[in-house]
Amino acid sequence: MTNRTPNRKAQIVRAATDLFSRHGFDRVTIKELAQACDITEPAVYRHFKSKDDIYDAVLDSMAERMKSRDLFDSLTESDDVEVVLHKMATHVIDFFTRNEDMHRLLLYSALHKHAKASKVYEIMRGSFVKFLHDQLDRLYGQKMIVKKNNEITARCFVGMVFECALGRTLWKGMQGKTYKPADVIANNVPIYARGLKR
Amino acid sequence: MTNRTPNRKAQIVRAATDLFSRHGFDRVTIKELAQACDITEPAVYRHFKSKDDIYDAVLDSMAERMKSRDLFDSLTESDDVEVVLHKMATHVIDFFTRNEDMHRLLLYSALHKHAKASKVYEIMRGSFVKFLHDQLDRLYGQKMIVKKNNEITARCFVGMVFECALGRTLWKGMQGKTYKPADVIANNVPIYARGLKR
DNA sequence: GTCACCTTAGTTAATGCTCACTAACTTACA
DNA sequence: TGTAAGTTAGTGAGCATTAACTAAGGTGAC
Repeated sequence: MTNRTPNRKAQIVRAATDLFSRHGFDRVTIKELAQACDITEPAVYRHFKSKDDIYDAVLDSMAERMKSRDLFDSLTESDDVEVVLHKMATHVIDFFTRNEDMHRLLLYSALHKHAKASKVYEIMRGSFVKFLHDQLDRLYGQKMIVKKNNEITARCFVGMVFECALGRTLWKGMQGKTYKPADVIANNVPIYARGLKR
Repeated sequence: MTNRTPNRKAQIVRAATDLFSRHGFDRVTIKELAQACDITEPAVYRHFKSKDDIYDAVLDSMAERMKSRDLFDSLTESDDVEVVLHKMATHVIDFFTRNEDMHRLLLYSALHKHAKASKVYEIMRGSFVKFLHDQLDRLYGQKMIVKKNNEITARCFVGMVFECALGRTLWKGMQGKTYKPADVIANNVPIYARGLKR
């Protein structure tokens, strides 16, 4: 027997996350996954009863990864909508730059209508939308922004930021010139903020 | 032999487009595809030399579908940026509501880094971005909008609209309340337009 | 301490299914 | 009568999963 690794199960989930996000569930074989962990195929089945089971574990682990980075620490409650939008956009893009795989897994799971896709969506986007929605409600209460449907506004803004993050991963190299995220934010957040300010 | 259909090749491409967009290339078998066309598997190979070949043809056919609907007929050149944005958003969402499959195929092809993904991206998004970019340049020339990087602005706005369209297909049922596209547009376009107007 | 024994995590080898693709044959029609 | 477009019946590769076996290490009796 080769070396017995302390947390093999977690190692498999990490390797599967990487492989599934890069090639998609269907194009990753148990053999590849096992090799990435320096074990043989059947050893994988000591820890998971099926390939689908591994997918489940991968999607579950995303919840942990989101939770552990206490999301909204950096998102201070400012009275300036531009500051709120700017912090949120920076935070989201920064997060996805360092966790490209999560965005891809979200798309894969949604396209395949995986049973956990809704949960993943909720974890990854719902929390941002809810946060911004609350902030907009607060700012409206303080008469800082105009009257709008704040849920729609929040969804659209978060959608735009997610799209922008995708530009750096999924659409990379397809869009002609590549702009720095900071420049994109500096260009667009003021437009949106100006449109919202009272 | 069963009935000899006049344009079997086109029929296969249509059926493949439908199946690939709904389940993804890897989860569609030639058998399913053949059945959808009321023929047997080997008959498919009279028209295409491989499954990959069919994928190629599907992606190529998207270009045709975009071209044939002369994209920008409805997009009149207004002097009001709000009108321009409104028409574009309506047009895009309307288009994807009726051609959900194309949006899914774009995502699949990009995720799988298909050789034709860039082309598909260019056809589907690039043309919108370019149009809006030109319009923004024109409006800036007419001193109707403030100074911005119009390419970034165009990309972001199109991204937001595409995201919104995805909400009605990919994220359907994951977002809690479902809003009518018209309501989303009515809420958001004025924000963006107000932020841009001089 | 050490020895029997159980559990856990690994191995090699095989199994059986699915699926893309092919061979060989057939028929409609220009 | 040749060709294009079908058919039925394979074939072989790939892949998830299992069978059978093995070794490492912890535990409790002595």
